[in-house]
Amino acid sequence: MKEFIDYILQFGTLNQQQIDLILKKITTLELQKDDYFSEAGKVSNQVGFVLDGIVRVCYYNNKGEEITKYFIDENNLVVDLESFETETPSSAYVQAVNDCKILVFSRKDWRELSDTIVGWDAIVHKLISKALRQKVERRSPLISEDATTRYLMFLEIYPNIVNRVPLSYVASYLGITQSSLSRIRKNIR
Amino acid sequence: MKEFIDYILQFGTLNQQQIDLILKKITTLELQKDDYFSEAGKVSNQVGFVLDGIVRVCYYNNKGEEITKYFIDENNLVVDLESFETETPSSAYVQAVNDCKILVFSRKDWRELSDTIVGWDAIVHKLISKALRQKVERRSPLISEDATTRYLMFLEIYPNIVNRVPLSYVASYLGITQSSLSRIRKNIR
DNA sequence: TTTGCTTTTTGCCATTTGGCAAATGATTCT
DNA sequence: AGAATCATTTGCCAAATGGCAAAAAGCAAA
Repeated sequence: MKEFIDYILQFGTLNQQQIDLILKKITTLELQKDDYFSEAGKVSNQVGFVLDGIVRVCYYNNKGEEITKYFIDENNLVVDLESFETETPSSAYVQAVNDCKILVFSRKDWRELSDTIVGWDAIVHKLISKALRQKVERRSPLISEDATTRYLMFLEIYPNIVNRVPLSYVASYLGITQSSLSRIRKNIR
Repeated sequence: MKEFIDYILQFGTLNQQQIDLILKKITTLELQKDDYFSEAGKVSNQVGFVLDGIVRVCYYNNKGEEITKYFIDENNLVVDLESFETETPSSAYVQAVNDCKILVFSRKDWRELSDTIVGWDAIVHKLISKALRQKVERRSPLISEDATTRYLMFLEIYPNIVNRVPLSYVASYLGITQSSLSRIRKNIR
């Protein structure tokens, strides 16, 4: 649990009593490879924090192709924000890429923290804002580059992921075919 | 100014006294075509709201190509969020695409609203969170599509923009060359 | 080790997109 | 109107990427 507290404390200060309040709310969730953390069509009712493993967010486009929107690895928040905040059904799947251990807060507990910890909302705002900005910053630059550059950028952005996820997921993240990615990797060495 | 108040009220409730407090802080900024609202290398100290005109956020990649990250048209917030929140120099230019009229809050005034209006922070959180999610949702799907589809998606996302901005800006937004975009447009009709 | 299953690589060719330069069109200024 | 400037379109060819299917490699269970 320490990882999560360290993570939170990056964004603000909490005393021990407040930390204990948070720890009391935490439950642990173990997902097997390919299990879903949340699913398209369902309202996402949890905020998670990846302790171990890699999760991806993906969806299907109108040609039925599966697209990976992004990856989330250890010590990062996993939450389908729009669905969680607006309590509307999501359009994406959040899926364990390998076996995962995830800390979880229910919506009820998350709200109670907001009501009981002064400054919690401010921390959450910073944390959410940063996470969302990061998504934009990671995704946007890809579009103006060719496939090889995109792959190299991916390696920089997610240095610990490439060897732990199937090639096809990376390809769909980069918007290229699996075959093209395979050829690109051959040419890089 | 009504536009801005309406915009804010989508995200929470305010009484007349609070609204007056906000209105008192507003100043108006007129930008000529091509003027910058904020610049790379400088700390962004303003939150804006576009009353009239179109603004774009752009940057230069390592090949010196100018890339349009996104467009902002009427009745939307314009803020270089990371720079504004963390008071660090920005890496992007925010530029008027045509003559613009923009409502502006200084950082100081923005903070004072946070200190004086109960619930202001909650409203701002919702508003920022939605704006950021929108950026992700608009950008991400483009990457897995071919250029023609990207252009069609652009038309849906920004229906009021295509005829008001140079072709080259749209092309750089879509990650294709101006010539390709020109050919694509020819083929669509 | 063998078998079966999944993932990755490769070959072949079609399609898409880029690069460059010239032509055309539009706009502004004089 | 004419000139200058800027934006857009087009032609030509090269390079990048996709589609499809088969081969190869990796992996796990028997």
